[in-house]
Formats: sequence, structure tokens, C-alpha cells
Amino acid sequence: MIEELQTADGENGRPFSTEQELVQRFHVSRAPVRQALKELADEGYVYRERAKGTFPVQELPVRPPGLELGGLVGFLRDQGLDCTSKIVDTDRVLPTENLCAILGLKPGDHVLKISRLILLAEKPLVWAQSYLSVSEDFQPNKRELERVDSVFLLLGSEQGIVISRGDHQIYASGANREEAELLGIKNGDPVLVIETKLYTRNNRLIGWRRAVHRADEYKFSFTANR
Amino acid sequence: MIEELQTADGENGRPFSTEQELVQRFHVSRAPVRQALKELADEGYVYRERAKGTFPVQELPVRPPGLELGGLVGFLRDQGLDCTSKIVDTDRVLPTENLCAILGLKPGDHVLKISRLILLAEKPLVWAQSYLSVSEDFQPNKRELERVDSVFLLLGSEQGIVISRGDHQIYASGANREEAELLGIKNGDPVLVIETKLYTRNNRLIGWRRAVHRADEYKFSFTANR
DNA sequence: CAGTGGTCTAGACCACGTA
DNA sequence: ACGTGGTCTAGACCACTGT
Repeated sequence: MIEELQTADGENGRPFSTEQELVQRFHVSRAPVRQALKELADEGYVYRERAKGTFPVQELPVRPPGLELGGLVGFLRDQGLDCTSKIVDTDRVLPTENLCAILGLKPGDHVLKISRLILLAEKPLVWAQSYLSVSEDFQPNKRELERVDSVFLLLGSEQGIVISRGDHQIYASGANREEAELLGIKNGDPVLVIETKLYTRNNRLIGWRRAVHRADEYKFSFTANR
Repeated sequence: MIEELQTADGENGRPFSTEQELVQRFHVSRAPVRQALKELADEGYVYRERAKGTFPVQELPVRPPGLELGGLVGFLRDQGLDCTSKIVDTDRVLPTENLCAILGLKPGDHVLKISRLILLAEKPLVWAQSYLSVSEDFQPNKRELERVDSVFLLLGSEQGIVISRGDHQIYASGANREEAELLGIKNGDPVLVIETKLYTRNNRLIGWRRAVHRADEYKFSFTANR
């Protein structure tokens, strides 16, 4: 029902449309109409006011990127940008003490490390390192990883593990030597760091990700409602 | 109904609770139960799988801050932190050319400028400048602004204007002279900048905000589902 | 197969703005 | 007084998962 409503409301567009009208127009009961309107409201296409009505939100030109987990390359490419990614390194490694603490691992546990450089027009944009606490038989090679552009998709299809939530920390910092070298900037230049704890649907902490972004030319955009 | 469910599900807690059980336990029909469960799922307290059941998400200790619009001081204070704010400056001003373009203003229109410094334990943490395209009769003084900790609350109570959405851009940069001075850091030190376009419920672009955060000691945290 | 959540019907009453 | 969205009742059928 929601799909029909989206198109239909796009057509007649601006003025408004009450639940009653939609019930009659689509010959359905009130429940699906309400659900559809609820979803449209949640997504920011309309806003609703009790006793007043439902009003379309005007001129939302493009849907903002939002905060996808591990879909940056695909997103940028969808925008028509020349975005590629290159696996710097991937291996099963012993986590550092710090990482053990974050992920609650025992010393001796191994994690899958994936270090990836995302390039925009051949120029380094982001250096992302993911550490995943997953079974040993999930060890994709470089070629596979570069093909899918995100480990998380592979995790879903091969292991049935869905990353459903991320706790993000964003901060600015100065690039250290390694970061500067990979990103092609100078030591101490400002960088934007996003660190994310990754959770599955049942809230199991399954990994951690650290993404270092070039400060110039990169702005991280998203929309927050409410 | 949702409130009862939250407490009730907190009690019996871990195992699970089907819609049917809740219907019987609370002597209500399925609709409100479903709505309540939907909300709990949206907020990340439970996750639901078709034909399997509803499962509580384990150990969500504190609700993450999220991206409140203009509630930072209050939020930090709620955490028990010594957070205060100081109005650096407030006035009706002529927007710069750049700001005119962003807000779609005509030259000659005035905007309300509010420059505020947020301090954590007496030390500068964030410098936030808000520019609001609002009626002339809304001109709160410094005292009022410092009392409420956010212009947005005043906007709601005095003008009935609700800020319901923000388009954020986050990036790292080096502090310029003015920023460095206000934040007590050195010129060129990394800072985290959050620029936000502010929208009302009917999607009218009503203002713009630029917040410059000290890079050290400050991490911007939030949670993204899906 | 029985049980789950996802969707739907066809009603009902309420709180709240607008006129 | 009327129309709006918010909430609720009491049913129904379906797709899917587990046994």
C-alpha cells in the first residue's frame, strides 16, 4: 500500500490528502492508510498535525545520504562520482589490548581485520579499518572484498549476520604519520575520524571500525529529524 | 499502552514475549500491542523476526545521546557534568552574502544572530553561532538565552515555531584565529565543525548554525540503526 | 502442523483545531 | 458542530519458521 501512496501523493502532490480521502480513493480500510502515512511521516515526506491534517513537506530535492553502515562507496557511485576502493590489507590478527577491551575479547581470540582505502577520482578520501569478531571460515580475499565494496554485505550473504546498528563517535584530530601517508596529506593535518561499534540485531557487539577522512573536500552529511 | 509495556518488558526482561501473550496480559486488542512493540523496535529495545518472535535486545545500558537539535547543554548536565553556557553576543544583523545564499534571503533582510560558548568544567568546549530568520519581535536578551540553554526552546514557546529537522554537515578543519582564541587552543589546531541547516515542520528553512568543537576531549556520539 | 509477526477489514470513541 | 488525526476493539487471512 505504501508504494502506491508514494506515487499517488507525488502526483497530486502539494495540497494535502486526509485519511478519509485516501481510504475512498484506494478502497482500503483506515489501517493501511495510517500505516503508509506514518511511514511517509517518519521518512520526512509529510508531516501530520492532529486536528489539522497531513501536509506534504515541500521541495525535498534529494534524499540525504543518511548514515548507512558500510555503503559509502556504493552511495558515492550512485551519485555519479568516480569512487573506487582498494583493499590495503586483510588478515586474521590478534587484537590489540585496546581493541580487546572494546570488543570484550579474551586474549588469544583472533579477529578479521580489513583495511580499505576509498578513493574519489583516484585520490584517497577515507581510510577505513574494520575489525570483526567472526568465525574463522569467513575469510574473504581481497578480490571478493573489492568487488562488493563492503564487508557487511558479504557478512550478510555468507554468514547470515546482519549489522543492524552502529554506535558512532565522530571527532577531529591531527593525522599521524601512517594516516598522513595513506591519505596523501601532511603529518598533523586535520582529519575527521569516525569510530563505530558494530552490533547485530540481537545487539551482539560484533566489530569495530575506524574511518579516517581527509578534512578538506570531505563533508559528512546527514539529516536528523525531531 | 507503550509506557506499561516498557516497564513490563523491563521486568520479565530477557526471554521473550509474543503479541498473543501481551494481549492477554494487558487485556487489550492486538493493535495497541503491535504499535507498542513497533515503537520499542524502532527505538532499538527489541528486534522482531517474522515467524520467529520478538526478542529483547540485551544490555542497552544507557540510551545514546542521539542528535538533539540544540539540547547539548541540557544533555551534558543531565549526565551530571558541569556544563554551562555563555552568550558571547546576540543581535539582529545583516547576513553575509554567503549566508544569504544558504538561507535564500534578500539583501536587506535581517537575521537574529546568537553566538554562544558552551563550557565544560569552565573550559570552552563548543562555539556555536546560530542565524535565525525570524520576526523582529523575537529578540531575547542574553539573560533569557543563558537561562534556557537553547534558543530553539524559546522559539517554540514564544513563537510557536518548532525546529523539526536539521541537515548536518560535519567536517574537520584547522581553527582560525577567532576560533582558536574563543576555544583556548592554538591557531590551526584541529577542530570539529558541524554546520546545520534548520527546518521547521513544513520544511521551511529557518536558520543556519555553525558549531566549532574542540578536537581533544570532545567526541560526538550517536547511534544509527539499520 | 502450530505458532509467529505482517497486513488488512470495519467498525468505534476521543482530543483537538477551525469555523 | 464538524473534521482531523490518535487510539482502540475484534475479528480475518497470509508468509514464514520451527517441529
